[in-house]
Amino acid sequence: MKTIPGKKKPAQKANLGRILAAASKLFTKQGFHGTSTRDIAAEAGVSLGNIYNYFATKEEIFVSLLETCEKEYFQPDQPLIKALLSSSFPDNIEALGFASRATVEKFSAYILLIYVDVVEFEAKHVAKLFANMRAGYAAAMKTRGAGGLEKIAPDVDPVAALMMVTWNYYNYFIMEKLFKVKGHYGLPDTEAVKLFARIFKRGILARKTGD
Amino acid sequence: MKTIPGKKKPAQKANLGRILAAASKLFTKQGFHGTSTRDIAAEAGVSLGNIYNYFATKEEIFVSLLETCEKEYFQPDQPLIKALLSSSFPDNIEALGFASRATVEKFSAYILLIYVDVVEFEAKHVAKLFANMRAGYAAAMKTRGAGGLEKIAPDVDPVAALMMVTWNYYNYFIMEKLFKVKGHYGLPDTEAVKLFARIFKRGILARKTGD
DNA sequence: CATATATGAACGATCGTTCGTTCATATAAA
DNA sequence: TTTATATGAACGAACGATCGTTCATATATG
Repeated sequence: MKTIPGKKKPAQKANLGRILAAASKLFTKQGFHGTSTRDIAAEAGVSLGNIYNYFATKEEIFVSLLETCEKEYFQPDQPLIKALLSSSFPDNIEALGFASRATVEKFSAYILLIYVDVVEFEAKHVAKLFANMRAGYAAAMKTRGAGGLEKIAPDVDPVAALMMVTWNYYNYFIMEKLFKVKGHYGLPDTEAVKLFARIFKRGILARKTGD
Repeated sequence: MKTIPGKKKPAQKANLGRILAAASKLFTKQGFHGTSTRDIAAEAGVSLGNIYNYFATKEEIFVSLLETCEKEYFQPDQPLIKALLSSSFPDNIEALGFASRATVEKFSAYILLIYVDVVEFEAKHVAKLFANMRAGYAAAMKTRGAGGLEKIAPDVDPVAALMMVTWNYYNYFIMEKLFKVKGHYGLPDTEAVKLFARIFKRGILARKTGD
């Protein structure tokens, strides 16, 4: 049979999509080893054997999910990437907060799969993701629109500050949305974003006393 | 035969300790469903059947580990609790950083078990832990030595600020020690603690420009 | 026809748990 | 003390269920 390499058969990957969606739903709910191939087949509405027409092993399904998510996650039109690249730090601190919220909501499955990998595979599939984290933020800061650096206090490392802000928001919304600890600061999301931005910009201390 | 109910046979719980230690080591490495009771028995140097003289089910071992850790975690002599209760915010920001590091290192198994619960049990065993988080920090702030509140800017919620600082350090060291992303800010621990404290105290913005 | 795609029974391995048994020790009876 | 009885820790074979994976076969597509 001839298959033009770039061309895909149009209508015959419906089951592949169903299998991936089912695996994502189950892996993020009960983990990898807690999910059986029969669970996946039943959830996908597909026969058990048919899964192995698309994937050689159960782990291959998991890896495929991670790769698909990672690829989409770093697309320049995704909220956090867009916020990092389009606006300039530190003017965009609140924007980073809302972009973090949007990212955690949109990529909740991805983030949970990363946790699954950390817990059940000693992070072996995602280790490379974390390896050069600072370099990634530094690159984003180089690429961004100019005009923020002079607003940053001279004794503050701008890249580290950007990471601190981003991860603070990120972890807050992971706790809110993925660990389902709703309102754990006793504030609505919007107020929390504002509070964090307020503290990041001018600090916790009152102004009259030098620290 | 008569057995006095309150009386216990004296010294025979060495194997119980071995079983718990083995289960902790394996659960934190490969997750709950990825660890078999035979794995635990082998690691503990104990027979398979003997495990069931101490625990009715595998899940009961897991729950027992969580409960033991939780109890110890909240003892007033543990580093983070001690820092929260003995010194006053915001003077103790750096101390909170180092206490967070000590806590993550000392309770690494506990934290990993919490992640296991989130990933494999939908957080059903630890959900109550997170439920009243703000109330716990508010109580700690009430109990602490007095004398810090007037140093906090009037538009900053002190309890939320305390939570923000603590969780920032906490998540930093979880990434460092448990996810094994060493030096992900490109700084040694001590410098990272100082940098975060600097930003938390006086903010990212340079002083001359109002925000 | 030839070729993907789909099915579910079947395989061997491993799972959590149970079972019958052994054995060292503790107490009761002698 | 010696003997009898009771206890429960410890063992590992065994059980039924379920696991990931394979395979023979069927159907649909071209």
